[in-house]
Amino acid sequence: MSTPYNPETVELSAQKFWDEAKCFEVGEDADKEKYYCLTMFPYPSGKLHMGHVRVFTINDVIARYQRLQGKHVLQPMGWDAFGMPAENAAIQRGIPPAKWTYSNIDDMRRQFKRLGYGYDWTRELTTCKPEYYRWEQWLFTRMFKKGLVYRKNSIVNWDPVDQTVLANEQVIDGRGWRSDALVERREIPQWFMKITDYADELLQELDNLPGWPEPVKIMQRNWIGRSEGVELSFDVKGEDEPLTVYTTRPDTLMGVTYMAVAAEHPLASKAAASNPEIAAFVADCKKTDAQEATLETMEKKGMPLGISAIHPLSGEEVPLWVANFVLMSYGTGAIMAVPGHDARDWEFAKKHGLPIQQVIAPVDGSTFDTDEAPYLDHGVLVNSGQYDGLDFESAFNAIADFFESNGRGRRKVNYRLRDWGVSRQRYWGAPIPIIYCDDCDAVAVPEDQLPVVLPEDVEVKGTGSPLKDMPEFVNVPCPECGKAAKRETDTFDTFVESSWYFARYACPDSNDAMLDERAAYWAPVDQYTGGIEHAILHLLYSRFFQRVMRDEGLTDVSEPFTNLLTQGMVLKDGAKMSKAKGNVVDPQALIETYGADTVRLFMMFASPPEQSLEWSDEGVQGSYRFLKRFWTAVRDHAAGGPVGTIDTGAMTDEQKELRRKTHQTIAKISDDIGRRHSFNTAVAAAMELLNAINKLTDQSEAGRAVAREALDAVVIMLSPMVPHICHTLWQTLGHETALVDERWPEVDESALELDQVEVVVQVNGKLRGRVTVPVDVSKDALQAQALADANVQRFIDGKAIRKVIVVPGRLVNIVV
RNA sequence: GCCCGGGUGGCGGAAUCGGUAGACGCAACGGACUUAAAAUCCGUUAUCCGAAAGGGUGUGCGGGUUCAAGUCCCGCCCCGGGCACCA
Repeated sequence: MSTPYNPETVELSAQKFWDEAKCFEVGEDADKEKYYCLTMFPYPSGKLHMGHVRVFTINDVIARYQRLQGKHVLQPMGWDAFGMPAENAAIQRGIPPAKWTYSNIDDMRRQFKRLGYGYDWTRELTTCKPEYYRWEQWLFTRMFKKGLVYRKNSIVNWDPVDQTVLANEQVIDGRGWRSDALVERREIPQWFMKITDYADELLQELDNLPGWPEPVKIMQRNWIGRSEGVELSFDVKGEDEPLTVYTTRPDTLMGVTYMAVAAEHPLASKAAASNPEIAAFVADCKKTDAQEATLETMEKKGMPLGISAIHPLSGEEVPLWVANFVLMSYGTGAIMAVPGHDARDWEFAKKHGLPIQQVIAPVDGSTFDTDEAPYLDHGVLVNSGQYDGLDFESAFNAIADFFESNGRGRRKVNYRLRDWGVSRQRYWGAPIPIIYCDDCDAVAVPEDQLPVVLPEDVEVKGTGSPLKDMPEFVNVPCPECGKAAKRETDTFDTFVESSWYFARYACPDSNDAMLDERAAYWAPVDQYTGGIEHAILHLLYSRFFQRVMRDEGLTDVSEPFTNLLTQGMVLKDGAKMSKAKGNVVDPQALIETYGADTVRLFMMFASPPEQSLEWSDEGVQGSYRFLKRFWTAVRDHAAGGPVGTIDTGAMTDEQKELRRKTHQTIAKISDDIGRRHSFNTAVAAAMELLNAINKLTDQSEAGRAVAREALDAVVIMLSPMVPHICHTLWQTLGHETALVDERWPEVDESALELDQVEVVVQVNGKLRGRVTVPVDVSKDALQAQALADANVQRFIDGKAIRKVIVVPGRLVNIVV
């Protein structure tokens, strides 16, 4: 009678063993090949949800697999602890954000430990602690001195009722989430980091990241959005300053029939000052939130400003409009409109009765009516005077040369990427280390006065930062002149903390420097795992910060993450699980019922890691049932006593077959985990092998030896997914060593050899028969045997054979 | 609106380089064991025709390339993610 599988006992005892043996605490050992395996750290929102379990399990599987390959593996964990939810909780429950956050961290850490992840907890870091954020404050002051940060006005969502800045997430259908008031755009001064200084390098180096998924690289390329165009000036009647626009299509210049500026553009403001209708329109344009999706989908509205620009080639007047779809944050905040060859300009021209002028014709000489639709492709210039007949490239160069020679324009590389606004008008974040002095302007807090510590004992009301009401925080002497000055009360975007934490895990206790020599050992991260929703912002900011740290002399490494795995979302009812949507599934109950191994196994088995996973409670049972069968199979086998040795020269067909299956499975799972990250098929292959072991009837010593080899392999290969049960079963199989210190099994190529192979026979591509032939059969013999098949004969009978395709070892296709 | 994914049985998914569509599991159904239930074990299960052998259809929709298409190309539809202040 076998001991039944009790997950809780098994799991707690394995965890105790790992803890006491300090299995996952790693130092810097120069003799060993390091492998830094990292997960995007969690925001401590309260409890673990299924998305967490998925991503952390994926990474733990890779970490444990690499350790079994003999690598020196670091897998750390920490907390992305600043953020809005803590302020919301504080408003709702009256608990200070810090207290709420630390309590969540304690709960989540307990859950992590219960799931058996192989973390080095001695390196745990928490971003809301001054010993962490002091170093990003320090780096900011270094960037300030280098001119890599600057202050400028930029647009935020303004809630006119609560008198506060709203995050995009707090804007629901254009209204403030608490006040329900219509949100407005407002300009306030904010700090920016010059990520655009690195735009070219960030773009170029994507080509040297073979370990990144192609879609992520494409998204980053598009986000950076490098374009080659021309910046050119149009004189404006009655204005001293010309109006500058940027275009990637100078070849369409003669098709300009109007121009448009953003509502925030100085020319619009000037016109509004003397015309109440324009003033009303401009004010109306600002009555919308600042999200790009809103601006791009809203109805395109505009109004003539009553002034004209002078076309720089024709000298004709073109009307100047203000339009809501022109964005102040892109380019110069003004556009030249070519409705004949631009979709948006065309739509706007149709709506407002503006002329459409065709200046590009298809290369093949066909006609195209730009009155029916805009012609967007490159082509040949028409109606463009001296430029007629030129193709895109010659026209581009001719026009660019013309503008450069008369000093009215220049070739320019433009980026869609904008500088990173890091100011947040919120309390629960790292204070921006700046002091404003009437005489000295903005002054960086000197190094010896860092960190600027965020007071933790506060009351959050939801209308502006409580820091503003704390004179002891705000009122400080100017570090330069000593006069009374005021501290910045804005805090950093929380993306600042997550842009360098991966480097800090190497030396979380370093009090003398942001990074020390230990970082040189561990950097870069070998494997980074996290949600696809971070494909652009977090990953791009981290690549930027890594370079800023490099240029500050802190590291030699330019790219922070060598290999990237972007895991799909865990969806519930078709949408991302989030607190805001209230569709979060709590894994705790499942862990209590079935144990951590079952939950881990199900997560890995349910779908491939890169795809989204629609959560369903069913199916977990199946994983549990499998672990029970696994447990019983190993214990029953072990109860049979000692096994013989494998004599490859004297095996029965049944033994050979199981042994072949064992080594095929080792090859498959190694590839599935190591190269493909296809954990679901790895689990399926292990299940198949266990089914084959259970079917083995041969109870002889030789037969049991083959079964033992198979079971040893299954136990090791499943251990990355279900480490607890495997830890115990490894002992059950009589091994004295700890499974975590074992090595991955090797494929015995000779076990894979086959005598016969089944080949499919098709007639006109349809399956009509199968023939079994020796593996080394000649093409001719294979073809002859395929043609002889009775069912195949029925389909080719009386017809002329036109062609026969023979794919050795796979199929024969007879075309009649 | 723009950028990136995805769509295969009742369900999750497999098919890795253009070569047997549906591995593995869930659910369901039938059977064994049991006084009974649970658990466990054995079997069936894309769909239609057929007693069977076998055949027709079938990977979101419409076209195309190919001896051969879930896989490649063109045009759509639907779902998910991102769009710079959610993290």
